[in-house]
Amino acid sequence: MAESDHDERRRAIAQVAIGLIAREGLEAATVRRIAAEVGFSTTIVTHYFADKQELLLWAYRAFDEWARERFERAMAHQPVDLVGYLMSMCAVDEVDKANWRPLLGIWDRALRDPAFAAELHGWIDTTIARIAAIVRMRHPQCADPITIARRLLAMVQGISLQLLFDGESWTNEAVRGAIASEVELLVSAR
Amino acid sequence: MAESDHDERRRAIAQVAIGLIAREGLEAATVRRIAAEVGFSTTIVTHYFADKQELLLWAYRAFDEWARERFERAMAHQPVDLVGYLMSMCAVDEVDKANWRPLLGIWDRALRDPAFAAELHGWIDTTIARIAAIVRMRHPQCADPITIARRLLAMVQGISLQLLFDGESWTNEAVRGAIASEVELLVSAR
Amino acid sequence: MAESDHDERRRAIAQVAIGLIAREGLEAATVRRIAAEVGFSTTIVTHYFADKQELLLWAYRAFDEWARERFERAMAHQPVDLVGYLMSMCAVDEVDKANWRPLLGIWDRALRDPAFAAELHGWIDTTIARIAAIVRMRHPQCADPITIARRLLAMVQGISLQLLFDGESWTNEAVRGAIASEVELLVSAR
Amino acid sequence: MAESDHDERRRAIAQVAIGLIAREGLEAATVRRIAAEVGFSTTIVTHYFADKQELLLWAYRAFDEWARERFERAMAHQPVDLVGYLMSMCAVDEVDKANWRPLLGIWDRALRDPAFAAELHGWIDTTIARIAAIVRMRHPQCADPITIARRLLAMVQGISLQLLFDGESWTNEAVRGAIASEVELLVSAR
DNA sequence: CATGAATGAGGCTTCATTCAT
DNA sequence: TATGAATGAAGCCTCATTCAT
Repeated sequence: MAESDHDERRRAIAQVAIGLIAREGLEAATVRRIAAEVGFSTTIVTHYFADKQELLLWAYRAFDEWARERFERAMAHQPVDLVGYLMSMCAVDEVDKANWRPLLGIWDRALRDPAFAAELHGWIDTTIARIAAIVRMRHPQCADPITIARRLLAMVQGISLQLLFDGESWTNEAVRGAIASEVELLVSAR
Repeated sequence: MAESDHDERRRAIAQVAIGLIAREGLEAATVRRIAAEVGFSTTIVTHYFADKQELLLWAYRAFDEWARERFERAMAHQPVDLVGYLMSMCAVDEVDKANWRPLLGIWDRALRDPAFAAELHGWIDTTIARIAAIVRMRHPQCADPITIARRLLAMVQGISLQLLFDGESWTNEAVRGAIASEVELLVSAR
Repeated sequence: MAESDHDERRRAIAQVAIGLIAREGLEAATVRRIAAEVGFSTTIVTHYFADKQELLLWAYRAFDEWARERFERAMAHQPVDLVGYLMSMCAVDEVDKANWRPLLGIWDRALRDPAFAAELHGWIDTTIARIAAIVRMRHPQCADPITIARRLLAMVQGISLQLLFDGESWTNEAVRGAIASEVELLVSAR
Repeated sequence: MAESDHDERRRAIAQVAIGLIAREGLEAATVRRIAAEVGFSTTIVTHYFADKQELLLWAYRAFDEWARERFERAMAHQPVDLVGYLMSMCAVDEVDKANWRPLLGIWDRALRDPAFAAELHGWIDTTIARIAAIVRMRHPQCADPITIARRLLAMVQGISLQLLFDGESWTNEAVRGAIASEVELLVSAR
């Protein structure tokens, strides 16, 4: 399909963009740099994307994709492991950090750009729903899995933020311990 | 003193910058815009700051200042209220949000700019030390106040991040409840 | 060829630059002025040259080109006329002056800028080699044509310098007489 | 005298300027840099000089001063040594080079700036008169000492130019030999 | 599908100068 | 005599984008 070729290309370009953002920040991700890394002319961007904004949205969606894969992998694991899933979301190793790093700039943009805000809200809702689904599955007695999930996500975000700035601030064991105790606290008697 | 006039002016300009960043983002905080808001010519910025970077560092330090004042206010309160202090750090109301909002862009920059990274590390260390000081004061039995403080800060950051994106995601009561239970969990038997 | 169009354009812009330098000096040759004289937007310069430095190097090379043509013309003349060639290098008429005039600023720059220094060294070496070639051809008995050539070039430069500052300081006959006697002195018994 | 203090100060500032020009070129000699090296505020320049132009003229006159001293030293030498004097004018050692180096930029400026052109013409006339005076003294039989002096000056300038660009291009002996043979040629039978 | 040419706006910084003190 | 504050103009460069090919 021509259609899918088009999308394929878009995804490839977006992937280059996200890598660039991760390495050098949102402001380094100029049309020129992206085009240069893809190996094409700058006009390629205008050709495949209406806008730089659209390109960045595609780039951002790569993060969603990564999150989705991670969730599916967690669900495939038997028995489903809530703590393990939450840990896999944190910026514990270099690969994870590379996925978190571009987010700060995009989140900052989302504070003012409605299109990015919508995208971000979607991601938050989906992520919470995923965590809640696992909570419901493993701890059916829980009264309010959504609220629990929101709090667990906050913890994941808070820890990841610190890990981004200082990779030594949390050991893997510390992260796991914190998440485990948090899960226990939340799913137990309320 | 000429000296303090100089610094006074610098602070004023930095304040304008931080407001601009909060409202329109780091990339909107151009020298031109800042100068325009201050009501002077562009060159005024070069007059008072060696660099745009220096200006932004001054702007960032305004956040430190705000944090310091908040801490002192908390310490003045008797008895010192750990949960209250942590809550006061969250982006719960509009004023707090205005203080958090410029941070995302600056944090993003800190991921690549050593000067900002240093500033950020300093802030994190100081903040953790402050929280730990209160923990030590109120719960002398705690084995490792620093680790506890780090985890509490992660929670504050995680919650604030969500509040920035969606002010409705956490009610004040939800924030207070979460923090209170977290504190209780951490300071109790370990 | 797209390639040659590119170079063609570069040469055209460089030519405009060299004219501007000749008329108003190196410091008047700003990107803005050059672009204005070319009749295009400022960005055209960045489009065709990586740098202003690169543009100036192209401009300087126009002088090389002019020197080369002059040499070839001299060699085409039969019998090859050393004194005539040296005279053609001097800033005797308005056209020659226009070619010498931009050089002072560029030479000054060459005192500190390695790229220009390299260019200048190349020009000196080539010019000396050319003069030496004629010396060798016309006066095979000469022991050290290179040294002779270097001294003849010094004379050409010294005279041209004075002519630039005061067009009346040397009549054409005076220049010719000086060069002729110098040549005779140098090629005769040693 | 207040007057002479004023002039003293002017000379001091001009000296700093000339040093800066020698080291980093005419365009580096900004009011700011000069003031910084003098150790005063920038407004000092406006205070002691009507203009930056006036400052540069004072700076240029330092070269005249150097030339005058050199000439007087030569005249004090007995018997007066024409070849020695001409050699002392060339950029043979580092000190001499430091005196020649700022000239290129100023000469370039003289091509377009009448005030500098006048200054330069004055210097050329004076220099030629000085050389001619020695020629007349040592070789009274010479028909046209002025023309001879002009040609000798051209040689000095040409050689110095080459020495500025490439300190290895002429050994001291080569310079002396060239000047000596030139003098002999010019003062002998005509 | 892909390009190079060209643009207008704007980025930060530096300049020489003036003014009030 | 000397200063710091402030300016307007201009410096080079980079941006995202459009257009004709």
